[in-house]
Amino acid sequence: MPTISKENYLKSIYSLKLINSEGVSTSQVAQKLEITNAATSEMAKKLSTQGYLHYEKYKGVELTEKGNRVALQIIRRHRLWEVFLIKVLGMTWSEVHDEAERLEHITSDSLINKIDEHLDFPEFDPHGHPIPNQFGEIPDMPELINLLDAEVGKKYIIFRVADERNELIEYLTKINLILYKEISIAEKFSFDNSIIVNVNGNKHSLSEKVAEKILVSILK
Amino acid sequence: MPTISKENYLKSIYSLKLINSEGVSTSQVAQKLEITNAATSEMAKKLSTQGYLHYEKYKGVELTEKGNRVALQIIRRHRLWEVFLIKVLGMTWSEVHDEAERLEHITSDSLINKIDEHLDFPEFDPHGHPIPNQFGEIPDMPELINLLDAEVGKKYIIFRVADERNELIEYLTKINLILYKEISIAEKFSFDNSIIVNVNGNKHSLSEKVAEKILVSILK
DNA sequence: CTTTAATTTTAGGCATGCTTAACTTGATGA
DNA sequence: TCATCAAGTTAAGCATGCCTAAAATTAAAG
Repeated sequence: MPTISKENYLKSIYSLKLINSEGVSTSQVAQKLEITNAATSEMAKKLSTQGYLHYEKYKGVELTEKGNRVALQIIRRHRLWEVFLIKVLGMTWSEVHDEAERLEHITSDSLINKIDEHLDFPEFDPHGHPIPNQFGEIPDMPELINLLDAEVGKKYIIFRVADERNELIEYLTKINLILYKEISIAEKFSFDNSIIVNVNGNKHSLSEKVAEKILVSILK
Repeated sequence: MPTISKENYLKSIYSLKLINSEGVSTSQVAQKLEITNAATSEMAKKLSTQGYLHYEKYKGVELTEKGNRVALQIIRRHRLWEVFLIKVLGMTWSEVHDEAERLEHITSDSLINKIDEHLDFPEFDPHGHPIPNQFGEIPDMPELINLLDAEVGKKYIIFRVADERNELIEYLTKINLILYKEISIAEKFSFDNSIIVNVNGNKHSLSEKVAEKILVSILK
């Protein structure tokens, strides 16, 4: 079992890899974890010895199959806790991230599987990120389009709000623009690229800045 | 904020004090935490400096008001998590203790209060131990008697099973002898001190050994 | 009282995971 | 090609929290 610290390294490397697609440097990891490069180099050595990483001096790091498995497990726990805290305990968007960040490291398989079951095995977290199942398999993402590119009259499902700030998310929640919600486009205005959406029969205007953060899947 | 390790010291001292009623020695703490006396002496010094304990060399430790507050907070978190894991997530008696032991140290006030609310502010945990409220106030324990001393014909409520082993608790759960359950005594046999209890209209025989572990409050 | 036994504390070490400061490597452009 | 500079690594040090072994203190028994 890796320590909490090690789990955080593996998780960071995993998510940096997704963005970079090429290799991940030790300094990127350091920046993400807000620690020094020195600490990261040292840890890279240890994690490599323990079989979690491929690491060559000055060449960056890459997760091994074993490291990848651990990273996915942590991500699974994090995302399930987020869903749980929001849906079951009614916590707010602003509270859950930090809480999940701690819970993810001390949650047994048994507990996380109970939570998974209690939530009826959700495939995506409140941010729209996929939740690995207990075998580390990641569900397919549906094809997403930006709400700005949605067409008038068609129906969509809100899948992701690409914004970490809570103010926006909480506003959207208030007007019922929540995850998995079915919506349709009532009008689009070319003068400012704002749009009017139908939610539960109510109409809401969204500015270009807001609309571009909302990703939706097409409802077939 | 004390570290996890420090929280465990404070919690141990608190519970040892309840049993001992006199002072708590460093070696008792060491035994409880399964560490050496040396480590405990060292930590006693630190906790004393930080205002959590009164500590004089060779004279044992005692919680200050500040230390007491922290201990009660940890105990609150532990017990609420236990109730939650059992009632909401359907975990078994054997699983929850260790899980709660870890969760208690990383749970924010905000989260634990949500859990408290979700459970409708329970006063006692599944073992029948009182749960401090968010101000550290401990609910009054009802007057408890041993099931062996219960009288035929009267009604009682199961309040506590004074046994940490899970086998017994799980057996009792199976025959519906669970916490807060109303029961009555149908018969008592003097030849082996076994008793027959009524639970939901069903009768169950309990040996002396089992009955003496069950504490009940008198139903008025 | 005083010697012995048990308890408790101190001293010195070690692993983890971080820091700062100094050094090494490799990529860049003149 | 090579000087330069940023990126990355090593070295030394520190806090936490544990350990073992030795020393100090208290308690118990003769």
